[in-house]
Amino acid sequence: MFKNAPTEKGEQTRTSIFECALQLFREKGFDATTMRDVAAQAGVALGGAYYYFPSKEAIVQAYYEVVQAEHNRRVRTALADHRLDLKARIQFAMQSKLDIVRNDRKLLGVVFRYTGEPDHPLSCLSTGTTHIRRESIEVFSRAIGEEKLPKDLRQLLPVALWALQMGLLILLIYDNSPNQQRTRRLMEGALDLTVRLLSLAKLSVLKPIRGKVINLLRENDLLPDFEIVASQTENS
Amino acid sequence: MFKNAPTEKGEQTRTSIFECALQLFREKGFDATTMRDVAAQAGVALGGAYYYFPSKEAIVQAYYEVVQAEHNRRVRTALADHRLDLKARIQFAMQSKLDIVRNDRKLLGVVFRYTGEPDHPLSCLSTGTTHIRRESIEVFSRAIGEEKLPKDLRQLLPVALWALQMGLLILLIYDNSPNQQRTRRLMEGALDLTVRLLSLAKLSVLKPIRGKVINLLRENDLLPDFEIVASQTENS
DNA sequence: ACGTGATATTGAACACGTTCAATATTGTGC
DNA sequence: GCACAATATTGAACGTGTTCAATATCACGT
Repeated sequence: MFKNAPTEKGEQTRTSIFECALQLFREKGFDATTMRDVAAQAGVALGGAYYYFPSKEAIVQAYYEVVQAEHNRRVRTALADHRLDLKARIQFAMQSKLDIVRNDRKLLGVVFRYTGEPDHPLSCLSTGTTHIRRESIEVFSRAIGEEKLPKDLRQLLPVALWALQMGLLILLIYDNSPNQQRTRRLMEGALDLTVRLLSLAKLSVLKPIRGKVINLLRENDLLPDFEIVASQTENS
Repeated sequence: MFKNAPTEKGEQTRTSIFECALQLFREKGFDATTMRDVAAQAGVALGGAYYYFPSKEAIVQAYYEVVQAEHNRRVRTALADHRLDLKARIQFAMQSKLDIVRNDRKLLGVVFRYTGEPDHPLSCLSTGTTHIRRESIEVFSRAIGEEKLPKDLRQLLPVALWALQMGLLILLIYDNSPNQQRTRRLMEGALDLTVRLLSLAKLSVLKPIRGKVINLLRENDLLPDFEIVASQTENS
């Protein structure tokens, strides 16, 4: 992300630009905030912002990476408690993500802006963002953990939960209910359904259908090709 | 869409701008095409384009409305054949949509650009595009037609198919396989699964789960509040 | 044919994201 | 302390989407 060897002062400037930008994005919205605003607020010249961030959207991308790192951290911490059952673990994973971004609905939408443009480096589905996507899916893999599941479901479930999460994020952006309760309730209901359907899907009668789903997704690169390892919680 | 009383010559200008824009978008992509390019190609001054289209993206919106109208037309025509079974009808509805937009992947992505921004008039989920969304869902309602289904499923299925269609459109944009076979195959597989799961879902054991799904969606305005009427095929 | 209001068209001007050559500041080996 | 490269910062300039006041053209009643 950085150039070769960033100076400490450089880091400070970068941080200042980053935080001023986020503050303005949250206050006025992404489009209503100009790069000149950001630079002025951070006390640098216009060009200075572009020394640290290749584009205005790149600031949002950096924001989302911070979010993802925080999400990892919270879920790892929570999973240290080994008494939680599957539903509780998944629910914590989903809930904590929503908590983290709750006050950033004004800028979160930008994350989805280039979804339909494969060549754009910031498309949330393109190769330019694979590392974030992998991290994001791995969080759910860890939440599932050692839960006893057929192999195909073990592969399917994290991606399904990631997709559900993306949907919930969009819903959250549209949700004007106080404290975004609506999205939270939908999440709880959706997860409740998920675990119910999971019990159903585990039945061996449905194995061929599961196989069909997996094949279909794999043929279309909709299953991640990177290793999914439910790595142990690391020491902090 | 138009002002008060458009002249015939005005209509011609509008059409010229529209078609030149689409041609350029298809050739060079949406972002690489400037409004000056479009105006020049259409033989009008820069401001002229803005007399007919409020923004660059509005041209894509107009394009999508044309697509939707053509989709309506094709499905209505096909449904005149009353020998098709449910799967064939749904498959035609889905397939024809993909056919229509097949060569427009370079500009289709713009339709999704403001998905995460509720206040943007062109967000494909906002109130500014409700009329297109309704038309789009109604196509599937018509395809389902008089098929014997529990009431809740009858309400659910068109929206689910609409959502599937949106997903397939995104996949299509990313699909570089010759003739976009990959997306077509995924569509066939997905619809095959859909009708299988539909048979499952019809079982009365699952009625409470269906109820939960409906409630969840309705509480979140994820079911259309407009009337869904599987209107008869009109005479042409 | 003429006048008048509606429709259509123009192109200069503006604000914005982005680029880049020029300059300043800092770190490092001596 | 000094030279010199690496890092940091500046601000003017460019291309772009969009706006708007000015002007041209058209439709139509009289």
